[in-house]
Amino acid sequence: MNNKTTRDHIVEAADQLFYRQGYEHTSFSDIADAVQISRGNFYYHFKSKDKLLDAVIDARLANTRKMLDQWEIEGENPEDRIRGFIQILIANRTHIKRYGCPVGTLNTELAKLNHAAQAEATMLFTLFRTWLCRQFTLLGRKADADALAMHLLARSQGVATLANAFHDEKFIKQEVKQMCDWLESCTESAAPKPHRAPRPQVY
Amino acid sequence: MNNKTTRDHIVEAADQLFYRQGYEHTSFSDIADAVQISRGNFYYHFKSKDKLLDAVIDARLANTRKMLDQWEIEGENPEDRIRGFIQILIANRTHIKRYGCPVGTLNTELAKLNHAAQAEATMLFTLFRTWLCRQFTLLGRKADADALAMHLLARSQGVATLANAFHDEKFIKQEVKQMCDWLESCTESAAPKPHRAPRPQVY
DNA sequence: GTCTATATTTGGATAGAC
DNA sequence: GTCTATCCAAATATAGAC
Repeated sequence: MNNKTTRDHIVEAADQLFYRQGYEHTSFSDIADAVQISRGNFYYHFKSKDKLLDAVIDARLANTRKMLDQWEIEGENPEDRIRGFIQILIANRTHIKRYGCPVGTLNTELAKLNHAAQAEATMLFTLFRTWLCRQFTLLGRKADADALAMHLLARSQGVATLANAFHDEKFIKQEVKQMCDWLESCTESAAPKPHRAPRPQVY
Repeated sequence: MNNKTTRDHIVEAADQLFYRQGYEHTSFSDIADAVQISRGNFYYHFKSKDKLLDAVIDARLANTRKMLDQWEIEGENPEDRIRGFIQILIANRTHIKRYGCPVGTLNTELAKLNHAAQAEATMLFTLFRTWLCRQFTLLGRKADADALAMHLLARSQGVATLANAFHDEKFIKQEVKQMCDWLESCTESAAPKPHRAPRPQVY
């Protein structure tokens, strides 16, 4: 089960490097060094750098789907699940501070390159969008579920961008707190939860 | 007054191209073509591509300072001024949809490149941050003015990133509306304005 | 499947004529 | 100040041996 092929290793290394250095800034040499293979061997597995990018995005899509499915199982209720989504900003704060959000930064870069894989990369966002949309629907916000999903996605992206620019982890925690408060207010307006003491709103 | 030097033209063209294509993806040939000069001439004005980037960032800083100073004069009160800031998302929506936010995307790219000009680029954010901070202070939110400024910056960045990824202008308008509502709620908690009818909160 | 060349292109940068 | 010509390094990609 753990016998990864060379191809898998290449995709894994490329995934990491594309995240940390950006797609264009990462050369085959960089990847070859990381995987400990020769540059030449490379082309046996991938016809071009573009094809490698496709493979990396496909891998990310698969991993994301798996993760969201898992969250669906683990989360007690939609509110907990959405809170789990918000919390990844905390869990990944060190990486986010240094490299930003892997989804957002890839999309941003591919947009500038006007790259053919743009649509595929946007699918990464779409996975989160539809997943969040479903959670908000379950929360009783069927009418504006997609708008709420996009709103939350945008907040997360903004936090990642600024945390990265200012190299500020504390800002992440600050905003995550507010996003959780916001989430509660979403729930309350749809279905009041008298058992939970109301928190003071900062804003 | 309108006799721009070749150097000015280079900086201007580079500014545009760096925004639309990204810094690394823009070659001297691209810029030379845009300005209609030879690649060789280039080096009379700038020793290296890095120096050119410095010049572009300096120009952006100067333009931003000028713009913020102007907003300070034109805006009737701090709330109007902040609203003006929010509205640039609308005014620039077409460009944002296609290329994202010029400040955010530059910072994101330079972080990946681990480029020496990172700090300079972050200053672009800092200009907005301190300006917004001052406005919120004037609004009577001295204690959390900086947090409010960062919050608003983050929201703007998130909107730009998603509008770019999904090529969606409508989302910008949607979120701008909410940010304006949020701004009102900031004001009201500090100094109630009975003359303004309270709007229904979407969330 | 993996390696060692090597071809080809591009892009940043320099030299020197005008 | 601007040009042409050229150098050099890096990066994608190929060919062919093992």
